[in-house]
Amino acid sequence: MKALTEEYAARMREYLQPEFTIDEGDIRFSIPPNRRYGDLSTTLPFLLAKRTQQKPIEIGKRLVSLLSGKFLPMAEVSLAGGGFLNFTLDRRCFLRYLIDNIDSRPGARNERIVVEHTSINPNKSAHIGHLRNSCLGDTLARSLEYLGYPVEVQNYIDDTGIQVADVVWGLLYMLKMSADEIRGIEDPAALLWDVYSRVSRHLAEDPESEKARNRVHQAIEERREPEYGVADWISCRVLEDHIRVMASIGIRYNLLVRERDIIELDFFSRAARILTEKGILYESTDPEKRGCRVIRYRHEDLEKVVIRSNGTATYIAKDLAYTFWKVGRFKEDFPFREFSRYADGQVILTTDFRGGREKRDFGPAHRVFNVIDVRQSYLQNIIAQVLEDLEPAPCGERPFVHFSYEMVALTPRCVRELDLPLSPEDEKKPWVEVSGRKGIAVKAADLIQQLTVRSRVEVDKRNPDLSEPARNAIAVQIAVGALRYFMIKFNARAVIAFDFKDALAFEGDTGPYLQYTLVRLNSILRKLNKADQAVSGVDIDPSCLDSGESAEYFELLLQLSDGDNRVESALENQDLSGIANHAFALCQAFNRYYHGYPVINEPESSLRFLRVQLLLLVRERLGRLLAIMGIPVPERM
RNA sequence: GCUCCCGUAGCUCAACGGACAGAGCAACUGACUUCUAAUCAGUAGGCUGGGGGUUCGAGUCCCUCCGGGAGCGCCA
Repeated sequence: MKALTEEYAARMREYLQPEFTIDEGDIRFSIPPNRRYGDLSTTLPFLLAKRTQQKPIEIGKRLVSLLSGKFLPMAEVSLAGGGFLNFTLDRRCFLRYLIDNIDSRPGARNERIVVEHTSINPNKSAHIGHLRNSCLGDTLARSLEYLGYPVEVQNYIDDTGIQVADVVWGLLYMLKMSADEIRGIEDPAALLWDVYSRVSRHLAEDPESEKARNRVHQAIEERREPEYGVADWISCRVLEDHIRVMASIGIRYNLLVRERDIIELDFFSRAARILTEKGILYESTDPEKRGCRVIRYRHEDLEKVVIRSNGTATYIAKDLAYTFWKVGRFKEDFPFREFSRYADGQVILTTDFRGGREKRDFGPAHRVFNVIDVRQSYLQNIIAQVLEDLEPAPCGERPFVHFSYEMVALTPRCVRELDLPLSPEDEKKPWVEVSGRKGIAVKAADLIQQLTVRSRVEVDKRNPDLSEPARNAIAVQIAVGALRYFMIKFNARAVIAFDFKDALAFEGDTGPYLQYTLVRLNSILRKLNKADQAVSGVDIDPSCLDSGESAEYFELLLQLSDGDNRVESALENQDLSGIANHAFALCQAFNRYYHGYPVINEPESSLRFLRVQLLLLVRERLGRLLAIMGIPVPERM
């Protein structure tokens, strides 16, 4: 459909150009709310009316007379609603067009894209807040891949930060464990979940232990034992846990970038040199920032300290260095090595300063997407500004995108259900922010487990004949579908106030609803004769449909043909919920149709044939949407 | 104080500045001897937080007020 509307826009410009000035982006098509207005609509008459100071209806009439008959036999133009220019598609031509192009996908592009997501501090288990990040990031990466871009997914590992130091201090000095004992811990991520919140409370109350923690932090940075070895062991084990949990819901990484390596290779000094040369990084004249090197953030007219008066770098420094490396501003590259492999053999690379021979098979990025929650906007905006200053982008195309989303919070009821402490001031709030530090969160693995158990109950009810492993496999797929759909169905700018009631639902606007739709559809196609599916050489004539069915049939065709547009605009708007909403609407329309019109049991072969064509089209387009969202499709459910 | 985001049905959310504001949940009424009822059909539910403006057209843009959230450190 996108190819079709682009062609129509180009031809309209050609036909109208002698009389009107029309720019490239002026003609945009949408599907009108009601079929009596036509099938594709543009508001061009309104636009031209504004420019020429004429009445929309008059301009519209002129356009119709210029375009009338020019798009036959596929479409005819008309005017409605005071100035909408509408195209009515010929049912037969449109169906043929869709069937002939059923396999066509967006073409390959050259622009390399790096998507950074997940980036969890490797000092405790992942929680629901992290799941939102990873589900959005993974769906973003899949969308970009679908649209033809080469994509590399990076996961940033802050293995030398204060958060890792917190738990290292906790294990070595609060719990007084030896390095060997620590290496014997069976499930470090889960154990550290509690250790981390205990340490946080302890440090808040006792300034002396905070100093001790700072000494641990320094020891890690200077690679002294036992702190460094313990920190390294912990961050690797916890990272492995995160990777395992994410893999269980279909989320993968190509490259792990470790902060340790950025520090070891001194990438920040290189970045600082470039920034100083360009005058972006400079010494502040503000008496309060005497001796500090700063970057001016113009939007709020602030100076952000990047290098402290004592010469050390602040938090934003490593982000700048990392970003510079992503877009290829350094001659030097990281050494890489294999970190691990997924079950099917796909390699996860990691940076490693100690050297390694691996060369990574991906060049510097043309565009960078950082999937980071909205609370980091301030720093991310500064980085975006710096990159723009270094290399002004051609209009509109930003090389650096902060793919921002709101946090996940818990409803007070949910906090009580989890038996977590709730302070009096939190009690009054509409929601409570999740916090690994405070231990107020739902662990990702626990949520996945709960979803699996619940879906298993439903699977068992419906499929008593299947083996236990088969039922379990289906339950897992449904749990993944429910979770991933839940995480992207909301507008990225909205806070998700998490509640088990909504998250554990399998009916209505949920992932399992989409899965169920496709499962049933596949089941029909499996049971059909091969002859019913053949297309080539057969005349397709939808005129045998009665008017009620015809209306629903073409409603579905229009809807399913709009998928690629929806994926593209989801990226433009930086809001992936549009993909979920579109898939849901398509399923609703299909289920309604399915209920009213039999396929296998339809005795009239021409009718049966047309309905099968619709199933094939829906399967193809809906299948793509589910793949983009990472929602698996079970054989049965 | 400054910057950004949000306010739509009882609840959770949709609606590139476009045609009559739509779904899901909850409630109520129906449809399984049927291609899978994790489904479908129907009923009920709205001054899109208030007030101004811009426009052929505003839930959407601008101003203002009210209510909620986040960010603004020589922390990370």
